[in-house]
This record gives sequence, C-alpha cells and structure tokens, in this order.
Amino acid sequence: MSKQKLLLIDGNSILNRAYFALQRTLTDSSGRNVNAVYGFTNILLKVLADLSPDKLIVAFDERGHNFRKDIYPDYKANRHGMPDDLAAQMPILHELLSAMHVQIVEAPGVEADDIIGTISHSFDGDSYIVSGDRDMLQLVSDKTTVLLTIKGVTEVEAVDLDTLKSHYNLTPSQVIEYKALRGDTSDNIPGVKGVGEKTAMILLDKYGDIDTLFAHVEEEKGALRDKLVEGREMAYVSRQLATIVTNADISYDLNSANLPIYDTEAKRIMEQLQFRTIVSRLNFVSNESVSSVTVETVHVTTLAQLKDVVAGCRDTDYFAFHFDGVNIFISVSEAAQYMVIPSDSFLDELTGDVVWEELKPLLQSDVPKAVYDGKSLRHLLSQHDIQLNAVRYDVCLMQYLVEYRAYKDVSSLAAAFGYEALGAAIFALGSQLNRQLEQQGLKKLYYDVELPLSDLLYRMETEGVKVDVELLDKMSAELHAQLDEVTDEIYKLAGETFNINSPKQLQKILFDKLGLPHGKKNQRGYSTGNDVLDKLVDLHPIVAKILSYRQTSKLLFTYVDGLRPLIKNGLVHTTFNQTLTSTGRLSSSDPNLQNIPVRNEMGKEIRRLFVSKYGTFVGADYSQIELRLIAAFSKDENLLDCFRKGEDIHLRVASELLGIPPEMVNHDMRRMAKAVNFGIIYGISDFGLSQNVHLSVRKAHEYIDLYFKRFPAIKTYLDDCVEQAKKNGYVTTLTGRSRQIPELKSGNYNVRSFGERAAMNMPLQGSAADIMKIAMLKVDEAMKQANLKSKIVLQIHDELIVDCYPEEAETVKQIVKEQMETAVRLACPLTVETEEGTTLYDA
DNA sequence: GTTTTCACG
DNA sequence: ACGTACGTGAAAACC
Repeated sequence: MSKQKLLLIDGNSILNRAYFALQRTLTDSSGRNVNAVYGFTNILLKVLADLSPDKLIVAFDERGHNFRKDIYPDYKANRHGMPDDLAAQMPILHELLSAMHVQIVEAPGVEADDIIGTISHSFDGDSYIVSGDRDMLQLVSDKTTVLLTIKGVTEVEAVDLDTLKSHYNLTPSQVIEYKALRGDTSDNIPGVKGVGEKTAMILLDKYGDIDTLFAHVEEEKGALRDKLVEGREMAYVSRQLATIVTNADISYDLNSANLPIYDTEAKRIMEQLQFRTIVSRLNFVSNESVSSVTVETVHVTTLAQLKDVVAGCRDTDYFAFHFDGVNIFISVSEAAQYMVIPSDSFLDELTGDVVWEELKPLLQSDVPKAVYDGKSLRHLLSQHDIQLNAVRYDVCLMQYLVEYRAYKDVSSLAAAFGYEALGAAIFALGSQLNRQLEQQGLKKLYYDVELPLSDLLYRMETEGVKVDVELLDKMSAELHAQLDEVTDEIYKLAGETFNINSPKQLQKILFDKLGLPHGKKNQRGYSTGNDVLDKLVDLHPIVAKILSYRQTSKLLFTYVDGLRPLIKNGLVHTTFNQTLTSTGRLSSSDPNLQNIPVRNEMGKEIRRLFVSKYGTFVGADYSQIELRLIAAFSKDENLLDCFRKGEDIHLRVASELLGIPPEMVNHDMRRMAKAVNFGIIYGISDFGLSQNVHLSVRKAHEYIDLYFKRFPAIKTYLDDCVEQAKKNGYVTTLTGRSRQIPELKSGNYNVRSFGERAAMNMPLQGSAADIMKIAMLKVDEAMKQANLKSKIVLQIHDELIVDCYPEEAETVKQIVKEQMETAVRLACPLTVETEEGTTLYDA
C-alpha cells in the first residue's frame, strides 16, 4: 500500500481569495452572487486533478470564542468581518460541498488553520494544504506540503521543505519567528514595532529564533536595539498568536474523507449555480447504483451441505463460482452465497481433495457459469485437474466492454456495485452486465469474440514458448563481457567511475564535467535520453560508448537475464491481459513477449532464444492494417486506389506530397512520408511529426496541410472522429467497442489535445485489434477442422505466431493467410505475409 | 511507489 | 502561450 495523500483545504482563506480574485459578479439562477464559490470550486477541481489525492477535508473557521483573543484582545480586530456579499456565499459553498459528499470540519472557537494543523500533524501519510495564507508554511514538513495560491486563485505554488529553504530561506519553525518580529497587519498581530520584512530576515539569519535574539539583544546597537527591547513582550505575544495549534480538540473522520462524488444532487446544485463549464467537464454518476446490498454468506462445513449446494447449482439457469486460491464462493442468488474453505487437515470433513472431487463434475458440466476472469480461474483449477466448462458470464470481460475502467481486481469491481460478498456480486453482475451489453449492442463482441478468445488465450499461455537455455547462457556470458568492456572505456573517458544507469550521475558527467550541450529538461535536470545523446555523438567519444552500454545492458538485463527466472521446464508462459488497454488490444507480461527486439540487428539476436517446440514457427502479419482501415473508414479514393493496386503506400504518399513521380522518390523522402503516415494514425500534430523526422514545426505543419489536401477524405474522417467523441463522449471501433474520452472536456489545452489524438487513434488501433481477435478465432477453428496439432502461441498486435509440426507448416501458412485476410469484409483489401523458421529470429 | 529510459506494435 | 505524437511492459535508480 502506497502512502495516502490527504488534501486539506483552508476553506475561509480560499473562499476569500477567490472572492477578491474574481472581480466580476457571477449570478446564479436565483440572482445570488456566487463568484467566490465559483473560484473556490475551480481551484478545488484543479488541485484534485493535479494531485490525485486519496482523501479530502475542507476546514472552516467557526465564529465563537477564540482563545487567541484571550492572549491579545485586538487579534484580528482589523478584519471588519467579511463583506456581506462574501459572507452570503459561505452557506452556498457549504451546500455545494455537502452535495459533493465532501467532509467539512469546523469546531467552536477553533480556526481553520488549527484544524488543518491538527489533522496534518496526526495524519501518517502525506498532507497537502491549500491556502492563501503564508502562515501555513510553518506546517511544512517531510510529510506536509503547502500549496499557496498565487495570481489570485488560478494557480498554486507547492512549498515543501526544500522550496521553503531555497525560496524563503526559512525553516518551518522560523515562519513563526518571522511573524513574531514582523507582525501581520491583516490579523493585527503586532510584532516588534519598527521591524519590517528586511530587518526580520536579517535578524533571523543571524540568530535563528527570537529566544537567541533576545539573549544577545545587547549586541545590537542603536535604534534597533531600543526597538527590540521595547517590543520584546509583543514579540512573544505575537509568536503565540502566530503559532498554529496541532492538537486542537476537533472531531473528524478520515475514513469518510472521500474525494468529491459527482452525483445527481451535486449536478443539480451546480446547475442551479449556473456553473456550466464545470458541469460539462465533470462526469456525473447516477445515484441509483451506489446503494449497498446485504448478502447472507453461508459457510459450508459438511460434505452433505456441499452436495446440496452442488445440486442447487445444477438446478438453476446459471450459478456464480469464484476461487481466489484459498476460499471458494458459490452463489445462485444475488442475496446469498456459499463459502467453502478447503481444509488441509485430514481431521476435517471438507479437505481440499474432497471439495474438488465434489465440485469437479459440476465445473466441467454444461451448466452455465458466471465467473470473474475465467482465464485465471482456468489456470487455478487446472492445478486440481479440473477443466472449467461452459462459462457464460465472465464479468471481468463484460465490464471491460461495457465501461472501460481500471478495476484492478474482483473486490473493487464488486464494491463499485455495492457488494462485499464476491459470489453474490458475480452472480448479480452476470445478468446485470448482460443487459448492459444488450443495450449497448455489444453482445456479439462479447459472445463471439472476447469470451471464446479468453479460452484460446488460456491455451496459448498454457502451451508456452520454448527457450534455448544453452544459447541463453552463452549470450548472457557474451553480453556480460561486452558490458564490462564498455563500462571500463566509459570510466576511462569520464576520468572517474560512476553509475552509468543513473540519469542523475550521467547528467553530471556529460553536461557538467564534459560540458556537452544539454537538450530538453525533465523533472530533475536534463534528459539523457537517446534522442539527446544521438545529437552529441560527434562531440565526444563517450557518447557512443554510453549508447552502446545502454543497448547492451537493456538486452542483457531485460531480455536475457530477465527471462531466466520465468523459464519453467524449458518454456516461458506469458500472460495475456485481455482487459487492460483502452483501445481493445491485448497486452503481454511476465514475460512480455510482445516487445522482443527486432528493430536492430544486435537486438534481433535475442529472437534466436525462442525456438519452436514442434519443429518450426509460422509467422503471419498484417501489412499496414491501420492505414488500410483509415482508407476503408474514410473511403478516400486516392488511398483506396493505392491499396487495391497493391502499391507501396509510403512511396505513393511521398510522391503525392512532393508532387513528383514515384520513381523520383528517394529513400529519405519515403522515410518522411512513412512518418507522416504514422502521424496520421496517432492523431497527427505538427510538433510530434517535427520531433520524429527532425524537421521544423513549421515544415511539419506544411506537410500535414499538404497531406490533407491530397487526401481530403482522411481529414474529414479524422475531424468526424473528434466531433463524435465530443458529442457522445466516446468513440467506437468496427465491432462497437467503445472508449470514453473525458479529456475532451478538459479546460487544459494539453489534456484536451491528447483527447483529440486519442479520439482519432482509438477507432483505428481498436478496429485493428478487433480484426486480429476475430482472425485468431477463425485460425484456431480452421486448424481444428483440419485436424492439425500445430498451436497458436503468440499474438503481437498485427502478427500471429504458430508453433508448427513441420509437415503441417504449409497448410498452416495457407490457413493463417486465408483466415486473417478474410476475418472481416472492408472497402479496402487486407493482406497478410507469412514467414517460417525454427526460431523467432527466422520467422 | 514514482520516474526515466528503452524495448515492441 | 501552452508542450505533445497512439498503445503497451520491464528494469534500475531515486526518494
């Protein structure tokens, strides 16, 4: 568990700042001025977005007895109360915050800063305090950061221990000492008369605190000494006034200090306040689904009971089954579930063996089942020699299609629907999500693609890929030797030893010690990425060595030595994640077999490590599938014509862009056109293109304009994607798979631009993924029909790898090519190329 | 845990 | 003026 982030808002301070920052009046539907509430809400949303905290509390001053008045009756006497116009907005803000279920803390006689001091002091995660009040800086610590509003309330400046030292030259406790000397007219803290900002800083620098100062006060001379002696008492009173209490008697509940919930009530209030832009930016949830469900859990302890449960399951439309590796949950109702805990003690009746023997026929039967992540469940059950059959509802897959959300496990999915009992949750979700699939027109995608695919992926994972362990050892030794050599040369050239893997240390060597010109900055210092290093390669021999070091160490640690612990009986079994990406692609991990080097010769050698189990690999990949899709979707005749004639697309685009015949296009021109084509797929931007081809942004912009002139239908199509996304909030693929793009509602240009590019890219990348998934199932089916024993083992987005018996290789090639090319019918032909070889290098 | 870098489509 | 190509995962350093 990571450290929790708690966001604490100084309510009065922020509302006050917002009021004075927004000079104009904003009226709500009933004519009240709500400008301060509006400013407050904006800064709250901004900080929430920037920081993504886990918890939120807003603190307010409470009018009433104030102990500071006991110390100094004039305290805050200068504040002639708030303007009526501002005071009237306080209850409106309270109403809004309550509607968003934000926890408000206030206590009689306690000021907001004391509330915040107390909460942040006792919170053991990281606290972030938002305030316009510089007094708050005294609360800064290694776990507390203060976000000060600047420029009114539109932005905040984060002050932690380092920035407090570097920008203000103060320690947190000195913030108090400073105020004791200087005072504060706005709170009517007197300070020492005649001591201002400058003098206070000088004195603090010299003595550190006022105790030391007054102990040495006789060393000061002249007027200053007199002023200090005179103001001594006031300084101590001021210090007490300025000190924020960290043990105030307040009550609050961190457990319910949740982030704002934007439900129908919050929406209603915001609409009433006429916060139109805010309303359009937020995703509101309906209140209906949040109510929690009570479920009865029956603990099954005897064999007779278990037999009853099994009989009950056989007698229903479907039942839910869940196994987390320890406990078993079974449910035939959304209001109740059975829990079985297989015992490992032979004294108990329900030992693991007994339980699994009883459940095996049920799980292997044709009785429909609801499960969460059937693929993982299959792996778990296979350890008990059970083959799961007839999964109807895989609620993990269903949820992924209905609404893409990163529910990382079954508990968070169940919780999102108000369930604590997993069995009952899976049962209920089965039929509920089925209805939603129906409503969204996604039943075909689920039943014909994703559900059967999860079974195929299970078989692919189980099949595994064979590794040449002997070669692995040899490569490891070679690369280690190579790496040692390069390391020595780098140390020699640098004149010292350092950690080459550390960007921080590398920066010091390259830019400070060797004085090489630095490029772009990252969060701490200058980037040492490859694109920067490439430009420096002619300036110093060390640069090439570092690039060589990087390449070798990447290959060695990630692909060679990194692979070793994942080898089981000479095989590696990747895991395909079917519910991770926002576009519908698969991802692969442990090991990731979708990013084995191929782009340069040295890296490609890694592919020799992966060898065929049955004799030979057949590889088949779609040629330019995404470009063909954009041609098909946009119906751009120019592009379609090119693909129908089977021409070289990059060559054709280069010739169109430069206005020269294809035979005049040279290698560089083609490379540039290729980059433009990629840009189109990614949601083009002039900057992105310029970075990629090393062109000026201006030039890149010209090429993009020119491209759209030559391929006007593409422009229309891409604009349409963005417009659809703005109108509906989502974009879709060929199969109806959808992706929400809330970024388009952002007030931030960059976030919004990202949303636009994603809206252009997802239908292409996602449809390509859809097609490949359909193709995989068709290939699998066709191979089964032909009684082949060869097995699909890998999918690399637009490429399939089949582990083949040599005598089946030719048939497999035919089947794979045929099925992939005809997986769907489009306005643009799809073409597939096949290769064959005994290792992944050759295939 | 987050950042940086780099491997892939 | 902003500060970027789309989608991923792994390793090491950093904090």
